[in-house]
Amino acid sequence: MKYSHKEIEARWLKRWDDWNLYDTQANPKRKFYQLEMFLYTSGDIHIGHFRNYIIGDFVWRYKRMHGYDLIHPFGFDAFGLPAEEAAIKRKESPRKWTEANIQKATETIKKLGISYDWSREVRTCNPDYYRWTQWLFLKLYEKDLAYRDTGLVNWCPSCNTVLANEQVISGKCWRCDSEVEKRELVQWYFKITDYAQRLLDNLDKLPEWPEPIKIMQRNWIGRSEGAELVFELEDDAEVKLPIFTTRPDTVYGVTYMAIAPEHKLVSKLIDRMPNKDTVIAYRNKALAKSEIERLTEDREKDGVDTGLRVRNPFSGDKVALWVADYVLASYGTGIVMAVPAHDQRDFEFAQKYDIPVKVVINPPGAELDVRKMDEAYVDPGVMTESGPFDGTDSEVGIKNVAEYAAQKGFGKPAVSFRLRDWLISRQRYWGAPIPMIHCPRCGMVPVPADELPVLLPDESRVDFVPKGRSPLSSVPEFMNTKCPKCGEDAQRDADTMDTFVDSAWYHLRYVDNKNSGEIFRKSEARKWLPIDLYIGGDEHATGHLIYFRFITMFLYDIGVSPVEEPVTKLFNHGMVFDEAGDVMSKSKGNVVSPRDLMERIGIDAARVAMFFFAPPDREVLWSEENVKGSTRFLERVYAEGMAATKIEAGDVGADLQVSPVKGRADLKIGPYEIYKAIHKTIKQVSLDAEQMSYNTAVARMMEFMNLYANSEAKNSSVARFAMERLTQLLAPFAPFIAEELWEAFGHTESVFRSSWPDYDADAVVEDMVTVIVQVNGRLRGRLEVHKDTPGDEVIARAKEIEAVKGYLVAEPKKTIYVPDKLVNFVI
RNA sequence: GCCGGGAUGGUGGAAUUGGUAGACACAAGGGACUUAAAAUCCCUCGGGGGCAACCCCGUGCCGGUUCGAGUCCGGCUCCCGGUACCA
Repeated sequence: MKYSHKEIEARWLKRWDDWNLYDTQANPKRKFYQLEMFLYTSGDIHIGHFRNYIIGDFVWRYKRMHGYDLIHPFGFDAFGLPAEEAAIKRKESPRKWTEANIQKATETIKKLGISYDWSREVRTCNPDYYRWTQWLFLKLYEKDLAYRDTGLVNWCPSCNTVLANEQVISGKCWRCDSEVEKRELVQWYFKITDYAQRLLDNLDKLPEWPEPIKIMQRNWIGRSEGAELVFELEDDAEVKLPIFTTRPDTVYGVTYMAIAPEHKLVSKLIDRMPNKDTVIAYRNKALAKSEIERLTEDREKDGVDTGLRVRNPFSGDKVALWVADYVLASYGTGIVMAVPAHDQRDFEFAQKYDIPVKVVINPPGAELDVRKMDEAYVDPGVMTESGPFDGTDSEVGIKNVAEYAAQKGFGKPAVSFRLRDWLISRQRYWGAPIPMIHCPRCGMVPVPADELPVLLPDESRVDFVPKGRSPLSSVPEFMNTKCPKCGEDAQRDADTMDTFVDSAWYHLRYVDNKNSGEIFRKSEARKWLPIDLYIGGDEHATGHLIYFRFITMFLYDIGVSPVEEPVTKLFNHGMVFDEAGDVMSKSKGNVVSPRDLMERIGIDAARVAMFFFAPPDREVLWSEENVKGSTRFLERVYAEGMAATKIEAGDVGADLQVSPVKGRADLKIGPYEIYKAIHKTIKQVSLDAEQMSYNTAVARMMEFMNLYANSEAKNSSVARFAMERLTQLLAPFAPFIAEELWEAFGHTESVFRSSWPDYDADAVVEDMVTVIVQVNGRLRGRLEVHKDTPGDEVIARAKEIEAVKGYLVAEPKKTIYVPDKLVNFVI
């Protein structure tokens, strides 16, 4: 019998709404915070979102049937470039465009019947939300964790705008493909590096996060241990050149120093450089160099000698100071001590410019000959030519040299991180304005908290076409204000914040989303945090998921958040591809929209198919052909289920009495077999659901239906019992059909208010087991025996198997026996 | 380069702690029903040999450990993702 999915869907959407099924309990007894990453508003949802949301929806329904009180909110990451793109290209209003998209997406998600409590919704572009994003900024500023600095930013000369790092794709602009340049601009940063150590250490306290994500975060944070050593200018000991190195043991091998072209010290010392002109020329060239050139794989390193000389505080050696663009200004101190003998990059550089190479580490039991080296020796060894450290093991030397430097006052052990401070300024309109005021007299003054939000000016006043500065700067009524300190004329900050700031705290706003007096009540947050399960794609491993941990940690430190870490368990779903394994994209025309699916095959079938196709953490190839299997299965469940509802509920036990309990003689599937099968199915589906192994859970239910369809006991009380239980097992997978059946079974409340079924432990025990019989590990036969048959008896019977006999010419050397599983004769 | 993840029939994928490889499903082939088609139902379905009972080979490649390896260990190949001079 076919069911009309449209009819059923409409009925239950309404019913759930009437029943307020997805409302959040005010005072949870057993709380569960289920969260999927919210939607970055750029259009309607696609099939990838569908997959994400139904996994979360499954968990909600499954946990609900286990008696949990859940919070399951949804919202929109609604600021950002797409809205502004639409404004530029099609002259649309960013706000109206965004709202139209939100409306469309909301409609789709609601039609899908995902278990969201919509009363908790947040939209990051609304003033009642971004007011608190601005408040967060002020708090960070107050704690010296927000600062303004000059920095080199990505600049697209064709679009005339600043680009975020993720908008630079291998050195080119993501939209127009022109080569991105670096420009020096004053920008706002969040000092996430202050939290680097904690962000790293806490990863060990997150056992339920996927290991690959933790590894990615560890690499991203990139902690290195070593030393900071201070070199000095030869003719002016007042000029210090601090360097960071992980190999202080090689300090006696320094034969030159190198500094990043954009380093401040280069400008400072420029007039004292004997080779001033070449340095200026080199620096200009380096700065103009596009990202793409700098990224080129085997680009030969280059640089110029400044003519200045630097004194090595350890050896007293005087070495040249070079400017070289292989030195990064943003890592360590922006200056390196170069040890060509023991660092490959320095080695290559030294070869090119005929700089001496000095060996200070010898391999154990050998001696390096500089003339014969064709690459640096980077492994540990024995220190040599190293003054007081001669003969020291280099790995011990690392520590000793750093400590020695500390004693002498020209260095100390140090730790460096790869993680950079978070650049949050965007020269864009569609974002939360940075709540700062620039006063000619008082300098930078924060907007008083009670004057928040700093509202975006009406868009009719704004020219969105990028000119390299924020569109806000051309709106006088936004820019002109009074200084909160002195009351005189002042200017607002024209930049807006990176959208990652908006999404770094939304999970906390959900718990108290309508609060106009504070960011959220801690008492509410305490009820729900941390998030028990957070589901999203792994593309956020080193972006959102780090910012989100950082901000939660910060809010915890200032006593606002009740938790230090936002998420207990993280789950990354795989991507959705088309049948050929290609990414779905509009240009390929292979996109499958959820609306399309609900129209054509129905939500339940689409869900079951998605769950069935692949484990949720793996990529999935969406195939319309394969959906058939899921549709057939559901139609079968519906037909058999509806038939079973017509059976009068009776005594299941009585049914079993009359059935042939050990009736393996007649192979028909009677009430007893059905009874055992449904309990086995309950057990397996429960186990699979716990492990999020949804594909096998569906297979288990299909298996049950195959058995049931061939049963001759479809009119028994057991049949009714079994189909009723199956309805519950199916509910988190196919909620609409499950509700329809559940009601037909005579229930007046939602199936999601019923308890997940338990299984009868006795029923799932097999009384007959198959023991496999092997000779030398090769399968030679099978035995059907009663469970717990003594070993001797099984072995004796195994020896009698015809196929086995042939091999057992003599007494076996050894007999392996695994109870109820296998016998292996070793001959 | 470095760091992750993966490779199992024609296809998507199953296989507790090492213990019957290929569950479940799709496609394909055959059959039933039908005037016909769709739908549904039944059978076959890794490769090779045999009338058959059975036998041989088979989880990317090579080797090892083990009574027994898709699973563990060592060495490769290819594909996908992250990262990119991090001193």
